[in-house]
Amino acid sequence: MKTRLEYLLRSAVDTLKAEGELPADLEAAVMVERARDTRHGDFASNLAMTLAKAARAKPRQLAEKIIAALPAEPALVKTEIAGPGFINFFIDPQAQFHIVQQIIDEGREFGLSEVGAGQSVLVEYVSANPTGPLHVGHGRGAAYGSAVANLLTAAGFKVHREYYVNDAGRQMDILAASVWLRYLEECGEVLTFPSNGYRGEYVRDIAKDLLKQACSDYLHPAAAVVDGLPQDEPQGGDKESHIDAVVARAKELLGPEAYRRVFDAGLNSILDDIRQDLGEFGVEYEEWFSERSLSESDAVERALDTLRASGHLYEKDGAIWFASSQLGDEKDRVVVRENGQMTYFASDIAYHMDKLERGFDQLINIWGADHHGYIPRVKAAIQALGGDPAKLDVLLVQFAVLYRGDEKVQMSTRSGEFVTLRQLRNEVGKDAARFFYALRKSDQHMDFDLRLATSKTNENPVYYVQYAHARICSVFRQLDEKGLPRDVVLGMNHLQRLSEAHESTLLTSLSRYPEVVQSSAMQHSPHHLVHYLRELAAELHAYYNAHQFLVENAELRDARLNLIAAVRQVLLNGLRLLDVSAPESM
RNA sequence: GCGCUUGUAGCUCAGCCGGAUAGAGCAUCGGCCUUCUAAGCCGAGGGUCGCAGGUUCGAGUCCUGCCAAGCGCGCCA
Repeated sequence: MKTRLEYLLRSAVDTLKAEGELPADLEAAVMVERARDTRHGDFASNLAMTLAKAARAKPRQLAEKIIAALPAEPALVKTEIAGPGFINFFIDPQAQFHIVQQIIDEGREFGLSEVGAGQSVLVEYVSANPTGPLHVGHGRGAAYGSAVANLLTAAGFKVHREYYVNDAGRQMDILAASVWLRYLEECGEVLTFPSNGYRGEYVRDIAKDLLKQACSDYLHPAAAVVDGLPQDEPQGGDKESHIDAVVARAKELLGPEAYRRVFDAGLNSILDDIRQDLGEFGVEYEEWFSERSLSESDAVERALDTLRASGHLYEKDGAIWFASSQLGDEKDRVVVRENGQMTYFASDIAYHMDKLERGFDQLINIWGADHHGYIPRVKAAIQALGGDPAKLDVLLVQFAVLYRGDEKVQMSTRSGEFVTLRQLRNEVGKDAARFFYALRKSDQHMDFDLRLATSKTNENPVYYVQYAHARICSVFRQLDEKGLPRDVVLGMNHLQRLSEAHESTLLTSLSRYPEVVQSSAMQHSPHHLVHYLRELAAELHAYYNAHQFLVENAELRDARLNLIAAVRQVLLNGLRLLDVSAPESM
């Protein structure tokens, strides 16, 4: 109906242009929105006000002309000019009953649309370093990215979900060294664990597995390991140079092949864990893209060659720089260090070149908000590679600040003391966790009170929506238990009996659902869908309390059952987009 | 210091491309179970939309300045 009205208004504008009432070159942005107040009808447009200046007419007079020029539309029973020049539209109540039949007919398809027009979108999300289990911060990115991908799919985009695996680089070397040191400890060697190493218990578990597989292949005496290393921080040294020296020593003593096996043992174990964790959270990917595959192929060199060829690279102080400041970045960035090593950014340039080469219409990266300073240099890289930086949309996710009651919970991957996504799922369940994450706008700070989220009571908003679904299911069970018949067609033929205020409110909300899915998708805002579902659930609960569904009169009963069946369908469809279950009983 | 983001009810947060009387949940107070699940409903109180200007028919929304908070400013990833 909304798009129908927009069409009618555009026709009216065209007619007025043809009649010379409006300048022919006028560009009219036609906007129709839902009226907030029922006294303002069902829909409203501010068209007359926005055109008033260009048309050199008073808004209210222009509104009259627009209305006069509107094509005939049977469902439109009344138009009104209100306030400074709003055009209010009143829709025939009979027209809104149609939505019930449509929802029942379309079932799980209801709400899908083609606004994406088959455009291909790459959604890259989570992409946490495989140096430890996912924590609750990653959980938010996972829930958000997954919901955005689902919404885009529902809106007719072709979505490719991808996880960029940072399986190369210094942090992974530190993990490998950490695993090796724990392995040595398991073999009885006594050494001081580096303060900057990965101290989590999972590192010890990986070491134990390694021990089981290949007894003492990697054993070296502790004295040889620590001999001549620079002091660690607690001993008055620098923790960074200490850990780098430990890594170098590991590579030296183990040799490339054994080192690679230790490295891969850590990588694979953690990656498997992440895969399983995300899978249980309802998060799937089409592709796990390996950073190492970029550096092991010639992709990074190729990317740098491309930049060099277009004159975006230069040498200074022994390093190679990307002149990103010419393309909107604050300063130039190093891509090859003085010591000859590629920076992480060099890999990222190659990664984005790869994305561009794969031909996506749109690239979406979901990042932690602490990486926002990184956006200009990546956009600069895309531009320098000959791509269109506007194709890249970086969506930021603020880390949730964890509380346990009043106490702030500190998080650090290194310390080993943090709340993992798995712990959260075990405590609150997948549904509550996903719903809770989706509840808030993603780029906003979020206080995540574990005590609140772990409560199994009505404090969890997810139960409210799920309960509405379960309640409807329960009504149908009662129908069977009471031995009452149900005639869907009879109900459809008497939908006009749904004349209660609660019923027309529900009908309006049901008809809004496709708009909500579309705008949530286009704005990458799952929280709009969440708020809609809470509203719909609230209206259902109010209806439930105000009216009996299983009434004597079969026409009214079947009409009401059709209505709540439609509500149930929309709740189910909406929850599915969030990957939250819709239980039949609670 | 510079850049990005944020500031809305006691708390946590919505507020779509600038629209009509700024909303929800929690908390507080008062009601509703003999009837389809009370994980629910009905009602009440609660606001200088950080502050000050500006843009215009109209500003919580856009612009400028100030105040406050978070994050970012590596040849780390």
